[in-house]
Amino acid sequence: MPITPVKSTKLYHLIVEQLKQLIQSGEYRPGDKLPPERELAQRLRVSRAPVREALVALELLDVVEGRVGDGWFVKRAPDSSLDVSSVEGRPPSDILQARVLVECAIAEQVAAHHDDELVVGLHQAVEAFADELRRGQLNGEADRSFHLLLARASGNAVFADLVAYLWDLQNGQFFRLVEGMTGNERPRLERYVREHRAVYEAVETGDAGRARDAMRIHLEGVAKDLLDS
Amino acid sequence: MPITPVKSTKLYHLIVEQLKQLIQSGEYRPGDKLPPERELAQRLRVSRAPVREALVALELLDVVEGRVGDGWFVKRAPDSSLDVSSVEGRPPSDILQARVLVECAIAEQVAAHHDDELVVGLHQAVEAFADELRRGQLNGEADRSFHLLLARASGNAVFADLVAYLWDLQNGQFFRLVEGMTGNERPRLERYVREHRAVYEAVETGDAGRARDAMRIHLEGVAKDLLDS
DNA sequence: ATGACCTTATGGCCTTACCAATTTCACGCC
DNA sequence: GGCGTGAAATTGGTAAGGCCATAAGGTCAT
Repeated sequence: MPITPVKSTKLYHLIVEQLKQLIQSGEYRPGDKLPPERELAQRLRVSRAPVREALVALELLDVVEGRVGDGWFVKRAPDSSLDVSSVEGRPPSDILQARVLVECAIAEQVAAHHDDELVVGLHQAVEAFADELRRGQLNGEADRSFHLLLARASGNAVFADLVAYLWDLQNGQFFRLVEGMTGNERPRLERYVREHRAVYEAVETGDAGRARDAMRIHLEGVAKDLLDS
Repeated sequence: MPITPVKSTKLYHLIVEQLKQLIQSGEYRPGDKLPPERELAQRLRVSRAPVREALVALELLDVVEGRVGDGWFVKRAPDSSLDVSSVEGRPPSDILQARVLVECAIAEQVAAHHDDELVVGLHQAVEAFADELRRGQLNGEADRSFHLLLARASGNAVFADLVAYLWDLQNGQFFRLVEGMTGNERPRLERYVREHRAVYEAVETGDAGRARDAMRIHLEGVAKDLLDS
């Protein structure tokens, strides 16, 4: 089991949590005005800077809204948006099953539509992955790019959202595991490149069924890798 | 068309834009260390506070990562889809397509497994919906419960996450539309109850194919309702 | 040579204090 | 009663400084 720091060194994280809870508990409802920054700081026994950082973070999450010279207002309750940090600990098999469902459908759809421009971009993504591997970069950024680009090529923005979410969910969770297998991960990544290429080729020829199957094989391989370790 | 202010009153927005561009242009690549906060502030001709707010925002967007006592590091190129605010406004057809994909698979899986306890809960959810409708409650809470419960019954926690996310995405977006059709929404909701019941009955008898088809019919009906209005 | 330990420089994190810009609202004037 | 006006409230931004975590490099004993 990985050892996690007992205490977040960043104050604004704790403040975000408190404010989130304050809103979720119904203490402040959408439309309500929050106490002034200075009062919040005083009550939380911190200075204004981290309070403002927390409010900026919540503004980005669409939970609050700051009006100059007026105050901070609750916009909506911080509910079940796709916040990776709030759903840590999903079983890996569940994540992979979802990826198979979503990404196979995407591969099928992209192959069926067959847009030349997107095919070129996809080819570049596959080769960028191979390049990174040759140069010894093993951070998985190119791997992510391929899956994300394919999702965007589907033309469905929500599909792209889901793929990004599932990717982060999987890799956030297995970060340490992936780090731990630095010894023998090279052949695994080389296989991934081949499997990506297989998906690409099926998409390029417009063979929807083969694209779907290639993606399924790829993801089931990934599942096996993760579940074995 | 709403008229937007020509000038953001918030400095940290402008700083986020500049830093984003700096990273997108390749000036700083993933893994690189950014200049110290103090130097950034000096070069941008602002004080450190808004710089830190911008960095906090970028950290939330997963673009940079701050390491205490070390520095700020680029994590990955700012990806337009990672912008939380841009997640708003997904095309309704995209949302519905994703729901069809995910929820049909769920219905199929639940029917195939056929857990008695879950079937009972599902039956209660369907009837709770019918009850609410009879009593004139039209907030759609019971509707949501049915879909969410079915997702949980699949045994896959990630499926439940996805259904909750897609539901909120759809209903956040069409809040006003749904509110606007208070006049003739009753027959529509009564149809939903019948369709939910159809899904339930297929699940109860363990007929996976019919469960999937019933769910597909239901969601395609929902899609039609939303897209027509 | 190697590994544990200390020192120092760097840089993020937080506080305090202060000033400027904006919005709201009540008050007084016409 | 309507309408400027100015005070109060509140956010936005600046400046300076102390504290503490981290990294790098040197020292020393093993």
